Amino acid sequence: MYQRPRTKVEDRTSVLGQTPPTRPKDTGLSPAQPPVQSTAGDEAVIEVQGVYIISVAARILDMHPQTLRKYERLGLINPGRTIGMLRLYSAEDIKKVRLIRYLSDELGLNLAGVEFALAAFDNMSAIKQRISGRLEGIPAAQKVVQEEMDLLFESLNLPVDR
Amino acid sequence: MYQRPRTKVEDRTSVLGQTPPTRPKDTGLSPAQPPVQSTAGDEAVIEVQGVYIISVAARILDMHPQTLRKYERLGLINPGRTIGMLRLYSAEDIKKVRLIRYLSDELGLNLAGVEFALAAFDNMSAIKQRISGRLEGIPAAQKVVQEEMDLLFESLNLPVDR
DNA sequence: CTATCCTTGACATGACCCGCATCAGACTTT
DNA sequence: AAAGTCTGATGCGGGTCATGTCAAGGATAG
Repeated sequence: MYQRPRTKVEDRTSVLGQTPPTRPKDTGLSPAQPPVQSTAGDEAVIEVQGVYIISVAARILDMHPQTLRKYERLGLINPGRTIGMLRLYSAEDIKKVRLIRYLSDELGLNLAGVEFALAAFDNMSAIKQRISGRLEGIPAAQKVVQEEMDLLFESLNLPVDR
Repeated sequence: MYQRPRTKVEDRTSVLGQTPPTRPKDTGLSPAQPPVQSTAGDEAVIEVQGVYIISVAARILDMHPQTLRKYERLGLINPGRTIGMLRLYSAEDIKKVRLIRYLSDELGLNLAGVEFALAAFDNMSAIKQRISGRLEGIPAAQKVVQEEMDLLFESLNLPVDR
């Protein structure tokens, strides 16, 4: 419905897209386990297992490092740090960024909207947990809530996971 | 956090703000019951009871008619119509516009975000109802869900109602 | 040690978003 | 008939966002 800028699409897709198999100098701080490319594609969904420094995370996500830093500044993500304050992106972090990008690019939300949506998801997850806990003794009711809440999450048009 | 334009604040507040008690020619299609001004203030929260044509609704809300039409075009609101296709805004519609304005102005969401949030509210309300229905025979569980869902709505920082 | 990459903070740019405004011609309401 | 609304289009000002750049300093790899 709403489509955002995506300035210089050429650049963005070329960063990780067309370049030949020989990964362009992957110098910086090699991750514990290297990423494993799965199915081919534009940004080629990459199975992330390790922990990555910002430049590597940016390449995996095909996004600009500045963008990741901005997301962090706004409190949207919270990557870990080395002793030297270098950002370390886990698989969870990468997934969350993909969610953010989905909300932003596909649904057209601005970052305030993303913040709101993320908070809503968290609250919904938390409430689901709380209800489940309080319904400990009533498995039938627990099941109902489980089913309906899952339905609710689905209704929000979320991609794969969280 | 995020603050939006608010261009020409002068104009906006003056439309309904400072003008003396003598309402400036309220010509158009007087509502069944005239609105009742309650507490004074910038846009003076008005108790809306009738059904209003767009110019009156816009004055009540202190917003431009074009803005209301745009909201409708985007599917955010759905005012009724006269036989002659004139828009008719009910109290519900007015309330919904206030919600939209809150999400937009106070929380900084763009219209795509507002659309998402509104859909989320609807889905949450629906799921709450569905759960309640399926838990008909288990009042204890019903109570738990009721409480927690209400908590969820509160956690979204919504203003008064809906 | 040195080259390379990272850190923070600031500022600029291009494209888009959004509320508001305006114009036109046709229709509705009073 | 006058005033107001309808639809659709177009334009403006100021905000948003991803990106890019600069600076000075620290961390890291080889």
